[in-house]
Amino acid sequence: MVTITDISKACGVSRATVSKALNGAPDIAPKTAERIREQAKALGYLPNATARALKVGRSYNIGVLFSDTTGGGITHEYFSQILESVKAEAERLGYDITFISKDLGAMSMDYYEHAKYRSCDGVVIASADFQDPAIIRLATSEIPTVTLDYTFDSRTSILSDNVRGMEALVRFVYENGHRKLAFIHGEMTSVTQKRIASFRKTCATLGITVPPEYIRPAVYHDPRSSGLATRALLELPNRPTCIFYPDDLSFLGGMSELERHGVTVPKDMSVVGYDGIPLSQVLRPKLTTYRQGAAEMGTQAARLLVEQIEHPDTWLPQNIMVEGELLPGSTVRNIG
Amino acid sequence: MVTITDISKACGVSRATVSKALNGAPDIAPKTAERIREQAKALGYLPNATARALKVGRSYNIGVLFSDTTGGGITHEYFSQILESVKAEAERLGYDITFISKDLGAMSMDYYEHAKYRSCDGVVIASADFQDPAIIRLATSEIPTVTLDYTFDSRTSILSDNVRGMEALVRFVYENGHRKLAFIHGEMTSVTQKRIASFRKTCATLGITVPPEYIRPAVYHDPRSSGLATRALLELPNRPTCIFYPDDLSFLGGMSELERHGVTVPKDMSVVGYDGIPLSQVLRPKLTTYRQGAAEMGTQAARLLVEQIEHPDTWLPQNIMVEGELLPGSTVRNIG
DNA sequence: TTGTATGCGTTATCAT
DNA sequence: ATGATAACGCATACAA
Repeated sequence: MVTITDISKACGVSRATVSKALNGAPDIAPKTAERIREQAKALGYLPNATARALKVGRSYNIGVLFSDTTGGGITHEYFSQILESVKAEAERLGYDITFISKDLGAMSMDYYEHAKYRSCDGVVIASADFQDPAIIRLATSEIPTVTLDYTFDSRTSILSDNVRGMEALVRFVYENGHRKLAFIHGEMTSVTQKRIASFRKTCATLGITVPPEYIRPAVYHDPRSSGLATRALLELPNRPTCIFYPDDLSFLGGMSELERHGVTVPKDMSVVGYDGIPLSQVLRPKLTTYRQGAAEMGTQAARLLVEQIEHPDTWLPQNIMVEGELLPGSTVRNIG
Repeated sequence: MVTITDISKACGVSRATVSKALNGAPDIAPKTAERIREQAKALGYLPNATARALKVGRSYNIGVLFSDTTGGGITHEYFSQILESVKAEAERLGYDITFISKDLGAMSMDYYEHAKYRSCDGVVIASADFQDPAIIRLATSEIPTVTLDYTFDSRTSILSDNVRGMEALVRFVYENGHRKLAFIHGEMTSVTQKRIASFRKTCATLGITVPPEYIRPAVYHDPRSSGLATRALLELPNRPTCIFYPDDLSFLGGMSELERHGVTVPKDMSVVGYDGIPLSQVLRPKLTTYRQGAAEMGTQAARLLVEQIEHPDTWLPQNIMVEGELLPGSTVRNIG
């Protein structure tokens, strides 16, 4: 490994001079700086991020937290889109990304400890159980954080507009003549609560009554559980005309169940998903759904986190709402 | 931040003693060690991975490389499964994961330089263009690496069994009476070459003639291009009875095109995919495909990399083949 | 404009 | 069994 010491020897200057020259300090003679840079390149010098981090107290490394307890693992396309955009933006800004987890090898650490252990300058909490004390500890610590789809008090967050997303879907379905709307929802997270509330409120506004048996629990990203919920809905004496699924993938579970009962989409039953992942638009029939701006959420999360890291003194927590868009698809039949 | 110095003061011992006690050195009095550990916990001490790395020359950090040029990005479910299992196994073994990329912020680094810059103990090259000089530089450097689905000379690799996978699919289709098999393949990577060769060879073995126009190029993970290829096949005077798609997702593009032509799967046309991602099994009709052992591949990659890192002297490069399994699905009709 | 000295937190060597 | 000291590679305050 070639270090600044090697360069200093090769150039006949001190290590301090080399360090300054390489970092573009203003008090180095241009000729000297040039000579040093040339030597550095010639010798194949690479800065050592570890040593630098130890010295300056900044690692230029940000943690990303995906606890896959609630179907929020990396394999969920919504989250992998977020991960990809967080990564891209962080790298653009000169930061690397490290996963934060519990229990690294033999040591038992919680998330906060892991982030400290790796000297992360900040952490993006992308998917987590926000009731978990370990998450709360991290999110309320002195480490800069940005949470996605959840806001801790006086903390920065990036929020998908679940309320408007659900409202847009309900209105779209309503405009297509539907009055009997059923909603299969995921686990009871705050996101789920917002969606249910918005579903209920929009229905009420539009004068639609939602019988309790039209609201059914399932599990995000789990086609099987949505299939079961679908079956329950089909067995109702008074069937809905449209089913809302927790997410795009779960819709596939419902689809199978509908087929099994001889129910065709959208002829006999209309359906909508949620997320608007690319998959939803290559399915046939093309799914009616609401696209969450996953890529933009990731980009913003990285951007705001870095801003917070680099300007901690003037930082004001922000809660940014990222809008999505309705993807009309063709799984909602006009029964007006 | 509480350091070993703080502990040493609190305990009235030297920093060296604290370090030894915390690392379970044998030459510390049990009572002293106990006292030190208690103080460490009481003070909320956390080891500093950065300082440790600088001192011992090991970062306990491994790089993961996904260059998404060939549709191998993280959002591809096959790769996200690999990423997830690499991550899980690495963490189990006490290693963190950092993404390796080109061009971090203002600095322009290639992959090798990035890995050195972060002092990665090793790198898993999960998805890349293996002709890229930057990839070759990394993979042939002194840094321990494990590549997936490609073998560099005298290097460790984890390989999905593309030859047998393709053979299994062809035989399955053959046994269902098909003799006119078309193959839409992805970009010309070494994986693709293996699949094409195996497709051709198995067909030859079975006495099937494959006209040149039955082999069509497309792009991995891109339903649109597979749709176009499908259309070309449908316009042939002598249509195939079964179409092989580059991957499971691409099949969806073909499906749309088939529908548009009034061709029903599997009644009028049989199809098979490749990958066997979870999605393929929740689609209706359930896709006939070959499941690559993505999770096992990731686990093995992490395991072998760590072994190589920790026992560099006794290390022998290995090329491990991970078997998959045929998922029969229901998109191949028996026309025997 | 350049160099000297110091320390970031840790571990390893060698005394004691 | 414990401690003093040096070193990992780098950046910075301050001296020259």
